[in-house]
Amino acid sequence: MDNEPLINAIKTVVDMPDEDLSMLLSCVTRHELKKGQAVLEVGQVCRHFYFVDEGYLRTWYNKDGVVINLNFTFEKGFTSNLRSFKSRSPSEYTIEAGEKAVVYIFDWDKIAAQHIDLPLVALFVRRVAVRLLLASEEHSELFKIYTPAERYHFIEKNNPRLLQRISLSQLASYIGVTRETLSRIRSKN
Amino acid sequence: MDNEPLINAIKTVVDMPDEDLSMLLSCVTRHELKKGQAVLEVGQVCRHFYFVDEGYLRTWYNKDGVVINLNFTFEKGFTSNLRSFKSRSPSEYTIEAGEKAVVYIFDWDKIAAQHIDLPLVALFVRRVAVRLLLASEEHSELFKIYTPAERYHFIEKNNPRLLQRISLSQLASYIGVTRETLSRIRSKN
DNA sequence: TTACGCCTGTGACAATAATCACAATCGGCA
DNA sequence: TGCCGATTGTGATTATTGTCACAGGCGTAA
Repeated sequence: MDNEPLINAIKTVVDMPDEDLSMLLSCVTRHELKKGQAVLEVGQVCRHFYFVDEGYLRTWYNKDGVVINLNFTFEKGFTSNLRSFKSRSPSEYTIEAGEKAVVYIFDWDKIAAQHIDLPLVALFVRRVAVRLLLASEEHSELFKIYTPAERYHFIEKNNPRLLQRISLSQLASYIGVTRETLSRIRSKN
Repeated sequence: MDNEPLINAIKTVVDMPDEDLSMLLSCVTRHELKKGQAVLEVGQVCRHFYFVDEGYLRTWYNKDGVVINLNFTFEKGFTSNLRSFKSRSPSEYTIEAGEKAVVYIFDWDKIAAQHIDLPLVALFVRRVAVRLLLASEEHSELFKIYTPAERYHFIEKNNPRLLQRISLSQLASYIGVTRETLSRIRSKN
């Protein structure tokens, strides 16, 4: 496997020597996804985590027939469903490509079975997990602390990529409002 | 130190032999708290995690003069501010006794310095951290997915202890509504 | 017992967001 | 170029929640 972005991202989390790196990479596979193609479906137990090389992954939830977006992961980002993985319970979320995408899939069980004795690999996996949880917590504090308009402006300021890449309709449920309300928030500068 | 609930709680997380346990317990201190007494103040960097033996701990922050409750931790529960700890940044939250309480305080840095070579102690600490993050994520998803009334009924079903121990006024901000709205939700069965 | 503080319930009204309906715009693609 | 479907903007109306005000209940302490 020869992928600079992936290797750079791993080394940013834990700067490991090539021997450890190649062991880790033996548990990773590359996948090209079409828009809408899922890496994790509702009802499956999550056994992987995902690195986005191109495109983006969208985590969403179906509430009474209405799609609610919980997360968007862009290039150089990791994502997963940690709760499903940790508790070995069926995922309530789907994780799928929001557009044509290239992702690397890390096999968590395979890493645990084969390389958990490698301290740097184990550290890498733990750090990714903690980062995912802290990121999820951060997004949720938007909801606890801010009003819908404040949430939009927070994202405008702190995560403008979202506004450039995600359609208003998709963004609305991520912010926790209807698309009409988001349109009106936006029209008021 | 002789405290059954604490030892049982530790062993429920990781069933370790007495040697490891006593090393871990050397980094724990017992504290009796009055109602309102804090274990972590806004602006401090969090260096501990907390086990509740009696009473409960309340995590809250001040938004424009209004108190917003983020968490209640009852007997046999652990809590902390992981973000502050992980990033060594000042806590935005206060963690204090919601009523007269007895808590055990784990010194995270001391454990890391003295006992991180003990695999079971290290495992214990990591598991507690992951559990705290998963619990926090779970509460967050209440906000992302449910309406205020649905949140109340979710708690009614999944965490009725909260309704028994926490006053309506305190619970309201935890659910993300005013106390008047919560009172009306409750009056509609 | 009474007085006081704290908590809860509720009415009236204002503010905010959802819902429904439809028009306008945009971007592929024949 | 012009069509078509998807997306966005916007008005009218309804539903929900917040804000303000005040009454009543409950426990504690003088």
